[in-house]
Amino acid sequence: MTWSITTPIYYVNGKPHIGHAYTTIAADAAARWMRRLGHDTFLLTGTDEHGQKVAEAAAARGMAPKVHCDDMVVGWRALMDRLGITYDRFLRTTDADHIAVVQGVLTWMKERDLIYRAEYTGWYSIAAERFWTEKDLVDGKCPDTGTAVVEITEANWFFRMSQFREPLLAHLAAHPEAIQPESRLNEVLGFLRQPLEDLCISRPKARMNWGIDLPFDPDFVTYVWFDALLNYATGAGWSPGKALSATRWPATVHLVGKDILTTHAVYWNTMLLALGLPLPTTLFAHGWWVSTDGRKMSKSLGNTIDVDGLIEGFGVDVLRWFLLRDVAFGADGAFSYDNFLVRTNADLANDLGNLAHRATSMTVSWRGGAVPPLAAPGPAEAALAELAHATVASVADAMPRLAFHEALEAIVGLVRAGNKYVDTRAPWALRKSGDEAGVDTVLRTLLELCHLVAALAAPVAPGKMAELGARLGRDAATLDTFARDVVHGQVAALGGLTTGAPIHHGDPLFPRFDELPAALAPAPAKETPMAPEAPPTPAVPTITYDDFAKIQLRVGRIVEAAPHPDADRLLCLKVDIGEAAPRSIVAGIRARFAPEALLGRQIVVVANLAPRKLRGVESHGMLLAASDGDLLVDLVSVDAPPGSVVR
RNA sequence: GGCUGGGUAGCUCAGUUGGUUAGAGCAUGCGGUUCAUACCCGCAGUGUCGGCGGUUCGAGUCCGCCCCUAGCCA
Repeated sequence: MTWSITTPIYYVNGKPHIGHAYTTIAADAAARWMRRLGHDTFLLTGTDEHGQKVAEAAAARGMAPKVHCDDMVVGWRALMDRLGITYDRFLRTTDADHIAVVQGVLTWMKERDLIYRAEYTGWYSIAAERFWTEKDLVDGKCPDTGTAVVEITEANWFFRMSQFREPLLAHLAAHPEAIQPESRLNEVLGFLRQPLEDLCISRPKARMNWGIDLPFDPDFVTYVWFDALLNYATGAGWSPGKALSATRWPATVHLVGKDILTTHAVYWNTMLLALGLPLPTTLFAHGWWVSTDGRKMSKSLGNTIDVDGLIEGFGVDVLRWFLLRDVAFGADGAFSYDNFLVRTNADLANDLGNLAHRATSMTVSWRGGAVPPLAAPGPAEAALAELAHATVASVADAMPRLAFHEALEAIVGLVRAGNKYVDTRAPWALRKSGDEAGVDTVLRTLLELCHLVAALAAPVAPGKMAELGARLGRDAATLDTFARDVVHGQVAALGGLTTGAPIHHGDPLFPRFDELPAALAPAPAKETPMAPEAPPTPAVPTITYDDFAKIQLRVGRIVEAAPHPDADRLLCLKVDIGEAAPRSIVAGIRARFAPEALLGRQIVVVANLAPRKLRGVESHGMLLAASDGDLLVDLVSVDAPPGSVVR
């Protein structure tokens, strides 16, 4: 039976970021672990290539969509290579076999009345090229563009998703492990408390034609989600009518980010129920990396994580280790470069790397680089062997559950015990006292410990652990074999090496970083020392009275305040500044003020600021506010009638 | 607004079915050691366990209310 794990297919138009790297690295580490234990393992990843945005991007470059995708996919494959991903298939939704599966499924479903054609009426924004519901509209206009919408009636094809709500609930009740972590299962169950609607699975070609044709209606292409989700079936080698035993379906683990939980847990699972296919064993939704200040990462804040910079500066193994070690897999993690530095220095340079270094160093200088015999094991060796055995069990338990942090913590615990063991046994003292058998015993035990660590940690840090194995005279394949045997209890945890085999000493496996590599140092920090004589605060150019007079400031009273529908940081205000109707002003002050706290406040408004749209809502002016650095302290308040001019 | 999960040491977090002096790693201070990457090992701490109230012989743990926070839904 196949143990298979999937990542989402990545939107080919997008730019790879830490989230993609995280999901894929996790899937790869799990796959490497299962593969070396001898399971028939399958790791599936790929790219999602249909849809409007791709068509637009291609058009903007004057390319056919497929040509554009062929170009974009190169970057995705390159990322997988940089991250050391051992995927078994990289699937593109433009692959011929996938298109055949999607069309086969559509035909199969249509023949069984699982999909049907229907007309519906909605508000269509020509500018935004999409439908809105009545509720979405702002003042009867498109919330994205502010342009007029037209009520049109359109036909589309629908999947009878609604009738699979009960079967899905029944399945989840019987298999609560089907969605993990448990909190995500609760979310899905909450979602399913409400009635489930049918799912629109087509787009009229008149609006959007870059997609898979509906085989029975030439006017439509397949909706991208319906297309994309079926990649898991294609990747498993399934197609309508094919015997399951001839495929790799069902998937053992679908690994996804928490943002696409519902799509998978509800859309995809009901699609599978409709197809009469078994559901994946586990849908695992992991968390995000957020910046330590709690803000979401975004390019505009400049607090994104530079994946390539981390690889260049620290090496991919260190990146993989950190991502899987620092937070419980499933939870969100707070990312900072400083924490990255501290954590990897502690685990890898100080503890693991140093242990290996001192072990090989002593072996080379005192024993001519040959593995010494376990001459006279005593209680200290027995205790360490016992801990090593327990560590194997912990790692073997954690890895298939994707509890990477547990596995790595157990490994670090073993490494620490190894460092403590060296100090306790003090082989340099044994050597001085002439206890050569004691020295042999300590060195052999240490080398065995390093060997075991290399075997256990290789799925997470494959490059570095292979190198460690090589220094201990074991190639990657031998290390894999040892890992399998030790997990299956066929060899002692500290019994993997051969007496007399050659040991190599080299540069520290994980160099210690006292500061961030140049590739990652924040740009401003590099500039500052270059200009020591510059004034401490940047000079603010002076302006003339005429410059100031261009700005019209007026007193306003806030008469309405509500959260922006599409932005967490914005409030939508109506401000009376003495005009016929209150001004609509959007302000980024939600973090500091609750809407109700603002009602009635008398503030100062820049009245002649050019109107601008903020996240879809037009703003006619701005408020004056006092801030300390990034922190908004208060709004400028004035006790004067609305409309009064401030100067 | 509804639902769910969090709020424990300076930081990141663990704390089983309520049971002695609440733990780990990192950071800090002191000591030891020299095989080793200024590394490792040992010792030392510090906590109104978000707040208030309740159940109990006993509450970080159970119950109620409230505050803060993250997420899902509307």
